[in-house]
Amino acid sequence: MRSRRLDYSESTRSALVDSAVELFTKRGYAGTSLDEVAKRARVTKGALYHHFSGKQALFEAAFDSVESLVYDRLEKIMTGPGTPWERAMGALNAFIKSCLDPAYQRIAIHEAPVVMGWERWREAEEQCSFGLVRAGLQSLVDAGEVEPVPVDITARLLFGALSSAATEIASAADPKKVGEQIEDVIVRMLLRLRQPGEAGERPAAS
Amino acid sequence: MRSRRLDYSESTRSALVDSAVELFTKRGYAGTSLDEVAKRARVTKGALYHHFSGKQALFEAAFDSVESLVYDRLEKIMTGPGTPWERAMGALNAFIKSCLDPAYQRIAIHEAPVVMGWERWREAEEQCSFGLVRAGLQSLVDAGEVEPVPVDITARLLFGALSSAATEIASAADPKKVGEQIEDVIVRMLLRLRQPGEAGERPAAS
DNA sequence: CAGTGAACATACCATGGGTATGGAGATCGC
DNA sequence: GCGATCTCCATACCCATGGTATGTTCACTG
Repeated sequence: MRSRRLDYSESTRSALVDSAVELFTKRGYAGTSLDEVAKRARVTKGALYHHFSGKQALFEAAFDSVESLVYDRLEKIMTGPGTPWERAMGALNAFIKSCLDPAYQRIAIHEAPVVMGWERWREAEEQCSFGLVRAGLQSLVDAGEVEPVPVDITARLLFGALSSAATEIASAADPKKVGEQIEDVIVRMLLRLRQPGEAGERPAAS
Repeated sequence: MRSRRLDYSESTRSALVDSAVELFTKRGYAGTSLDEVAKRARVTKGALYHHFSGKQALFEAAFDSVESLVYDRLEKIMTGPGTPWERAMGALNAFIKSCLDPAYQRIAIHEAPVVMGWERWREAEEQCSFGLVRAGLQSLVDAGEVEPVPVDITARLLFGALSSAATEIASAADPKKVGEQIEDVIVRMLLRLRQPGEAGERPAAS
């Protein structure tokens, strides 16, 4: 029998996380005070420090919260029906859509590397959305859908491009349209990789 | 006749900026105290607040400082000799090398969007390194070197990819090698754009 | 039903960004 | 050349905020 007290505790914690997500999204990490987070969750700082070791830990909880939403969505598509190519395109589309969420954008993409430190952010991302981008690309290579590019590097470039594009989309006058344009450019890039066409020897570049 | 006093003032200011660049690079924006910046420049906070309106303004000065270094380097290459393609490749190479500078990376790429706000950062970048990336791509399109891609979008994606790659490079065990790999992938991407090959109709992607 | 510990609240401290004021010395008008 | 003025900077202080230390309530246990 689950204790009633535990329910309350859990509820308080999630209220704090929700409050944190909201405020971090609106005012950023530095611009958000813990008193404010607690107040919005209708508790005091004491409760906050009971559940989290500090502001950083609270931020990481908020990070996990928004990241898991995106992850679940992408993971469902990536393990769903269809060819690797279809799944990859579906996931790409879903990811771009996810980037329209201000919370994901500000917390997971922009502030997380600064607040959590790049090293830690990278670790976390490795098992989240970046991990899926990487896995998707890998599966395309494995299936022979695209050229055998160096997956690690290309995935990093792709993720960086998408992350950057995310903000572009969200701050555009017509997010939907820009989102489609970006998706289009990415797809065309991938399509080129898909059709080798024997590009020949590349000249020395440096 | 330039006043001696002005010389001193200018010197103090640049000492503060240098100190700020150093500390922001090492400990980040939030982890750097103004007293420390002032101390390292052998003045007090009073001097700092005389030259800058606040911590943000100091950061922007530091941003300008590191950004202008990269800009000058790239600008020289972009307006130098060679074909558009050669210039673009040279600039690409130089940009990746610039990204190895920890100061440029942490201040201009990572923290600036958070500290200055994305909107302002974008504005500043428009006239700095991003502007050059964009111009370079534009010139390639104009010269018919690459396919007529939507320059705005593609430049944004490219810049995002490069920025992201920057950190990857700098934190790699062998930065030089990873840098070359990244450059290679990018060049191959561009080369594909260079050789149209009539990719045919793309299937519906969404 | 006393005792224990989780789940908070309250009061307090310390750091650091920002401000108000003061002063020294260069520069300018006369 | 001399007081007035202004730039340039130092000192002292304010206060918001992250963090801590302690108190208090209350559900659960033996």
